[in-house]
Amino acid sequence: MRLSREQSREETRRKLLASASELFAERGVNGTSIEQIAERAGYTRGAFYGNFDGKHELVVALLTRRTERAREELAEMCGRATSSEHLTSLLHAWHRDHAEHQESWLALRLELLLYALRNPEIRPLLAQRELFARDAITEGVRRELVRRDAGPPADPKLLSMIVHALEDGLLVQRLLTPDDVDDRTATDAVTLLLDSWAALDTRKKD
Amino acid sequence: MRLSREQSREETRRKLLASASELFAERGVNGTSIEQIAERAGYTRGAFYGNFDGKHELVVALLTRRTERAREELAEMCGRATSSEHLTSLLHAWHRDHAEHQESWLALRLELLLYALRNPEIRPLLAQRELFARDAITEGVRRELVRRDAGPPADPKLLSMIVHALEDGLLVQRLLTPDDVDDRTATDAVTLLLDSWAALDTRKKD
DNA sequence: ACTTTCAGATACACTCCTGTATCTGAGCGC
DNA sequence: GCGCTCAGATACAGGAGTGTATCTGAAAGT
Repeated sequence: MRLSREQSREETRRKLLASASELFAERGVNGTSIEQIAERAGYTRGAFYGNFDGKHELVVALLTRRTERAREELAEMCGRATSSEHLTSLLHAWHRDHAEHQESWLALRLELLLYALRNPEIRPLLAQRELFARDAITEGVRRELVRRDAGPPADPKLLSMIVHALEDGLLVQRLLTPDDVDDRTATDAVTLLLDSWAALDTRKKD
Repeated sequence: MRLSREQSREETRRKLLASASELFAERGVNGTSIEQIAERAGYTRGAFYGNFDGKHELVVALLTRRTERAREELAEMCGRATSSEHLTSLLHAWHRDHAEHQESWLALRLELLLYALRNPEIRPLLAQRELFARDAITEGVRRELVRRDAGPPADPKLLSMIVHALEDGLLVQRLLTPDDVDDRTATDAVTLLLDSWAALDTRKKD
């Protein structure tokens, strides 16, 4: 099967981006040369510079694609879920997918975070991804609280941000002390938060 | 005041380490050359190689020093605190100190995390620091729960790990969406967790 | 089928980094 | 004070990465 010219162009960009995310996870953004990226994708440096202005534009493209992908996946999950349990199980499956490649996934996340830390202009791009994740959590939490007859949370954005931060922080702790964190720890901790939040809401209503 | 030879040697290592941690935070471990480290410390590359075998040994030394420092500071705080409030306020002050240089502190932490991610043999060194931090939290939480007449927590290690993970995760969320996280968010979230934990313990006892 | 076009390859000139090998001069013992 | 020692400086050889300028060959258009 032959590819048309513009199909081929898209294909090249796609391969280069895939190769770059692998290498960024393995060796870091700064530790990866353009040559290595091109080589793993099956091209030469010339092809790279024909498709990207340089490493910076590549990172921005990578970030954009990741954000867009997360948006689609999460929105699709929220739409597909028929019940609270279904949605939470979907969200957990999503997390578990990441957990499979755990270390390299965490590595890429940290690399991109550091990149955003040093290039403030692209922070909104990364922040957007967090917001999508939090939104999905908001939806899951909302349904869960309703199921418990606890009513909708008082401040859903804040709660989902906290839940998200907790899950994220646990990934790091798991890397450093794997014995202290297992798959259940995250769900247990989140349940704990929800219990407390529900109680708080009840109290407020009184 | 003249320095003796071995004083001078220690001094040089100290300056190089300080210079390195600044530069690692600014540009990353991979993005910093030995020359830049030596230069900022006021030396040349020759001096660096006289004191360290290479970048790897430098990072290990840096990690060791940081861990040791955290241990001392935290232990000293636990010993000095006279009450639950005192200890929690001390712990918060400690965190606030970091928050002042926030971004560069977070950058260095993430850099070292990534370094440990790619060099598994040094993970225990970084993990040790986390354990010290968690221990301090354990102590604070224990006193707080006692003060509330809630009795000691059922699983203090787990709770402090969760609290620590939450605080850590909030730092990242704060970087990306500063408007959603302020100084109080962390304390509020932790209070929430403690409430819930205390309730859980009470329930277990019934 | 001849030409145009453009994706990707090749080649080059340049900068930066590394690690070692050698030099220098200030502290210290005698 | 004289010479030894060692911290730190200087010099060098080599490797790797960057970005651009130029080349090539296969689609696409007529």
